Amino acid sequence: MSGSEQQPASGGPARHGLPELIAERRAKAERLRASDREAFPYTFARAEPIDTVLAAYAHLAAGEETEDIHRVAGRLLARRGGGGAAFLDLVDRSGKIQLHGRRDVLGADAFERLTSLDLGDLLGVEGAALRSKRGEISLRVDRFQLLAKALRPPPDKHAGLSNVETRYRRRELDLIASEETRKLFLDRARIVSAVRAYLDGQGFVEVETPVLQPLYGGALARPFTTHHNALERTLYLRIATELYLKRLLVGGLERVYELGKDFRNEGVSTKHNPEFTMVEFYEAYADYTDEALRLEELVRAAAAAVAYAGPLDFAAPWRRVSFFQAIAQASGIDLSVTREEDGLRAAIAERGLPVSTDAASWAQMADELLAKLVEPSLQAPTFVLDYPLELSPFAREHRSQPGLVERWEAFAGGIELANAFSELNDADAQRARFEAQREAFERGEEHVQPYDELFLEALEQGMPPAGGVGVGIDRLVMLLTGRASIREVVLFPAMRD
RNA sequence: GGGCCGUUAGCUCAAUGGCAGAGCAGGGGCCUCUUAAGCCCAAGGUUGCAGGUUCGAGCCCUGCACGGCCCA
Repeated sequence: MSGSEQQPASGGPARHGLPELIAERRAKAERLRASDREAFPYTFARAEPIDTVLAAYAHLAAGEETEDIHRVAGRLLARRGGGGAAFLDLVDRSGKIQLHGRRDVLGADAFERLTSLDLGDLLGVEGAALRSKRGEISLRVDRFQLLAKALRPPPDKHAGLSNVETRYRRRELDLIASEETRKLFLDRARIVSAVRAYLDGQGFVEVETPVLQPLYGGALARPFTTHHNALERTLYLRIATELYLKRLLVGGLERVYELGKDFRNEGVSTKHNPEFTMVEFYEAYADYTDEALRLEELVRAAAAAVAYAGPLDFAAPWRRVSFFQAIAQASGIDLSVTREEDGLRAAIAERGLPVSTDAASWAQMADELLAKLVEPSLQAPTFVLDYPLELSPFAREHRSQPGLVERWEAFAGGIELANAFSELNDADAQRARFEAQREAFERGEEHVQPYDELFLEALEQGMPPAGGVGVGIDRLVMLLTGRASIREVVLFPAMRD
C-alpha cells in the first residue's frame, strides 16, 4: 500500500475491497505500459490451441524436456511456486496448460514481470514443451507478452462461480471459471451446426423471414409489440416463422428452413425464455409421416455431433402413440367417446384429475390433459399423433379420422421437443379455420390465431401438399446436454432488473 | 399467482440474540519442479433494501427486491 493510502487524512481517501483491487491492477498495467514496449500488442499470431499442444506431447516422460517451441494464448487462472520458479495455468477455449517460468531462462526483469501478473490477465506465451518432474505437460516460458490486463479479479480459482444468479447475469465470468460451461456452449454450437448440416444435406434452403411483422401468427401465443416510427405503425416480434415459410413453398422453393429466434410474451420458467431459438422446416410433397422420419434423423445427427451418451435412446424408430390413446392410458378417459365439453368436464371431475375445467372448452381441457398427465411421463422419445382439429388451425384434416388433424408432437425427457403437421393447403378450409379462431376470440379465448388475409391469398395461389416441423433448439440442447433448465443452455437468459 | 429456501469481503463459505470470521484472490516478505504448493506479516464489511421488536439484531418480526426449487 502506498504512503498516501496509509494516511487518508492527508492523502486521498483510503481504498478498500474491490476498488483497491482494481486500483492495484490498474497501477500494474500503467507501470507495464511505461516499462515494457511489448506489452499490449494488437495481435498475437500463430498461437496454437492448447489441446493440440497437449496431445502432441502425451508421450513425454516425467522430467523430459524438448526444444520444440510452441505459441499459446489464453487467460491466467492459477499460479504456484515462487522464488526463481513459477508455475502458471493458462486456459484457452480448448483446454489448460501449465507454464513453467524460470528466472534463469527469462532473466530477472522478465521474470519479475511474469510473477507480477494477476490472475485473469490475458497473455501470449512462446516456449519449449516439456513434462514436469511431477508429470504435467508444460511449456517453459521463453518469451511472453501481456495481451490484456484484467482490472477485475476472476472468480475463485478453485471454487469457481457457484452463485446461480451471477452465473446467468455475468455469463462471461461463468465461462472464465467453468470448463463445464464452456463445453456446454460449444456443444450447443455443434448441435446448431449439425441441424443446419442435416437440412442443407437434404436439399433444404436456409431463408430469413421478417422478425418484425405487421401481423403475428403461426402459433398460439401472445406477442411482443413494438412501434416503427417512420412507418407510424405497430409491429409485432414474430412468435413463429410458419406463415412466411409456407408462402415460400407457394413460391416454389420446395424445401425451406429458418433457424432463429422467436419471441413469446409469456411467463418465464425453467422451460420458457421469452426469446428462444426455433428451427422450422417445410417440405413440399411430403406429409407428417415423412416428417417424423426427418425428425428422427435430425435428432440422431445432433446427438452424434455431441457424442450424446445420456439416458435417452434416440435410435429410430421412436415410440408412436395416438393423442387419444395417450390420454386414455393416462386418465382412463376415452376422448373419442367423450367428445362433448360437458361430458369431458364431468369425466375429469369424476376422476378428480388436476385439470382446470372452469370456462374451459373441450379442446382446452384435452390439451391440458395431455400437458399435465401425459407429457411429464414421456421420457423415451415419443411421437403423439393425430390431434383434435380444434387445437391445430394450420394442420390438415386427417385423411381417415374425422375431427382429427394430421399432426404430431414429439416428446422426450418429459418435455415437448417438436411439433409437425401435414400442412393445410386448402385455402378455403384455412379461411374457415381463421373464422373459427375469430369466433373463439369473441367468446373470450385469449390465445387465438389472428386472421391473416395475405397468407390466405398466398394459399389461394396454390401451395403444394407439404409437411412442416418446428423444433425447439433450446430444448434439444437441454435434452442432449442433460440440463433441466432452459436458463442453463441460453447464454444470457431473461432476468428481472 | 402460491409454498419453501437463499442473499454476509472480489470469489467460496462460517458465525446460541452479545466484539462479523476463515480459505482463495489482492498487498509486503521468504522460497528455482509446483498441482487447491508452502511459510510469515499487514489489510479488506452499508451482513440485498426499508421498517419494527430488543439494553443489544447477520440472527427474531413485517414489507419489498432479486434468485433457486416445487406447485398452480
